Amino acid sequence: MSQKGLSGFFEEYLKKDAIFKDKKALQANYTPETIPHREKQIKEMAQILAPVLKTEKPSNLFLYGKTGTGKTLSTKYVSSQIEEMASKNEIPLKIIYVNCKLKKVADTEYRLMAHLAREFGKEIPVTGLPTDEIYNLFFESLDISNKILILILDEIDELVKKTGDRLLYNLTRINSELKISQLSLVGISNNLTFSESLDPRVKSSLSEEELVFPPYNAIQLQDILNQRAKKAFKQGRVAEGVISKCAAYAAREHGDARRALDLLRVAGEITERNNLQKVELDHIDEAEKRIERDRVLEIALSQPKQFQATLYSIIEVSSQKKTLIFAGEVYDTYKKICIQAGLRPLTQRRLSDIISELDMLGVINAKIISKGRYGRTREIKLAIPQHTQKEVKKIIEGGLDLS
DNA sequence: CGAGATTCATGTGAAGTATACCTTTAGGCTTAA
DNA sequence: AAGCCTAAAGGTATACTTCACATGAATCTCGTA
Repeated sequence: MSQKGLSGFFEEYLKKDAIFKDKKALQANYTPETIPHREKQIKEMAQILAPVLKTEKPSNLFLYGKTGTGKTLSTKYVSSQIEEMASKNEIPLKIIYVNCKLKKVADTEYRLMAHLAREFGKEIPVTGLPTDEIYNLFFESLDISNKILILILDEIDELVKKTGDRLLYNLTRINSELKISQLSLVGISNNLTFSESLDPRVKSSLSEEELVFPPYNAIQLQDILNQRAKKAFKQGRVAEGVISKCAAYAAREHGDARRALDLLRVAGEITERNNLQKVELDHIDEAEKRIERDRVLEIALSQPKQFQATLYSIIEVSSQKKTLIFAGEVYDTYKKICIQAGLRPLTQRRLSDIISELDMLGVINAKIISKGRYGRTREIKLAIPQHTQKEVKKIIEGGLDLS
């Protein structure tokens, strides 16, 4: 597009009457005033946490539910309300929300504690200090702050799976060491059987209270979508049946509301980009593809080099062999790729772990199988649609500087 | 023919190593009295 | 003598390697019917 044409394009863009009224209403971090079908959980959560308003320590709380069942949203809603009330009445309260899954932020014991201490304004180096020291720094500043702290740990199951439950044990115990301040834990887990794997002591003190978030059904999803769509779109810009189709798609995947909202938002964006007046049914299918594509590309792009090389090898091998592929083959190809890219190849042991992590990320499906006489291995299958594979490959080629 | 032993290719846990970063400490140099 | 800077020493977290052992069904072996 020429320079002149561009200014014309922008003018055109501004003149065009948008189909969105307030697109934020469909974004993941948006908190509506009311959260349909979670009234019960929200009320209970409020009851459990309310004692802070009398400067008493609330019970520790544990939330279960699959992704997109409103755990995070409800928690944020309740905590913002409490915060507001607390500041109005000058109650010394602090709420910290941490997502334990974020790489390089809170995915190890050290990093989580460092993150918390930083919340209290401490300068903590990335590495080098003993973890105990970080605990002390955190306790100290918490105690000095003279506040009740509600610590919300999202996706806590991921963290415990990786680093064990010592962290939780320490956190549940620190109240006895604090003189002035108090700490309540709110754990959020996607895994329903998570607490089974905990040390009994941790389990009993962490789950003083428990709340379960069941999946939404299609009708509830429709309610949610309708509520948000009314805010987000201008009148009459969504074709008949679009909402229910989004709901149906998401209900198919264990009632994931986030997914439903994403679908609707992306469908809207597609409509807008194509200069169309109405969001039609077809746009949802297109949106579904695009969401999946974006997710995969995002993951591929954000991984460390070794992970990229591994993923690349998997794509490479599986495009040559139409059948299922095995870890050994991937390793052989991976070694070649490394040489091409000027990377020092990692050991098979490490690659095995990397493959597991890629599995966790959902870009591949790996299953351990025994081929009897012919040994034992992982059977790997790509979870990326064909056309996206090529894009992923290209991205990695760029990043890895392969020819 | 079938039960049990064998086998293969790799999964997996534990312990060790390299690297990058941290604090503490001791020595050397500078400065000011 | 006091103060400041620097480098070495001693410590840690993390990512990775090394070593050794675990796995589990297809295949083999061998006793038995």
